[in-house]
Amino acid sequence: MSIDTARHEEVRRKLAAQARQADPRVEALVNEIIGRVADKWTMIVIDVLAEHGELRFTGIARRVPGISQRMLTRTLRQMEREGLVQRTVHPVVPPRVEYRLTDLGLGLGDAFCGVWIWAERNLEKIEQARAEFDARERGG
Amino acid sequence: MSIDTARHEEVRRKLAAQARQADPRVEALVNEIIGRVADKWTMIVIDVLAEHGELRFTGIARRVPGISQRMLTRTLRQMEREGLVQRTVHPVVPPRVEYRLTDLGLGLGDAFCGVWIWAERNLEKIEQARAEFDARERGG
DNA sequence: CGGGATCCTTATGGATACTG
DNA sequence: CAGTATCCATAAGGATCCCG
Repeated sequence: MSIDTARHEEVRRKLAAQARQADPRVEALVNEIIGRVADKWTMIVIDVLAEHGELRFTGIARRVPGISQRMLTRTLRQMEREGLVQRTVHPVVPPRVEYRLTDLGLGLGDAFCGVWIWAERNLEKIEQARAEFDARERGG
Repeated sequence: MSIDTARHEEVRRKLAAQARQADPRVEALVNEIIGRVADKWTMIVIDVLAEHGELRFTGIARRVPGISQRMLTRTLRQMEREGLVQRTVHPVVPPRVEYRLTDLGLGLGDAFCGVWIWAERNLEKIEQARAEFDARERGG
């Protein structure tokens, strides 16, 4: 193990210990949050809202290709429930509903930046690992 | 908006732009990775392996309460396929199989530390937001 | 326009039994 | 010990229709 790797791991241990510190509620919340964020749409919605600041329902739908309006509604409701987005209804006809990230939602986006950067940096390693694994499986 | 919030957002935008930069493959990979990590067990397994360095199948199972052996097998196989863990089979009886995180897996754990810290810091805000939302819903 | 309600298909995951 | 194989319950998610 290189010195770099050793230091890397030391830092990681500290961070992990700090984050987990004997609080099962945090563990549960992290799992919920990750579960939510990983529900395939939430992260994308956070991303879109972070980029554009404030959008209407249809505006979000247009920028999240493939999402059904049912899923968009549900996603936004859950995000609203957890305080990640603020939903503003303008009482006009036709209805006008604006969504924007709260500071909490923005913060969650920030927190996931590390994951994005990691993914970008390790994209090829993962694809290579997959290819090697699949080759091994087919071979033996 | 406070100066702090403004700077915060500026940083965030830069990071997001850097992470996403016109590469749809990264976007797809992030979704896959988040999806994987969010599959309820992967993150916990990463955590356990990061803490203990190297463990056998049963050792992991013991430290991940509630996981079925089916799910543990599947989780470890997928992690292996993506190069997150290394699986070492010692040809003895009874079989002895050791699992440990690769540098890639360790890095992914690091990347998610930000999310853990965020969750820890915002635990109460989220619970409060949920309570308020639910109260609003029930009320009208 | 911004949803709610319903139906239906698929994916996920637990329990259990068996094996080299 | 470290899995594999099978079965089954539930949940996620898409398609569609309807409404204020």
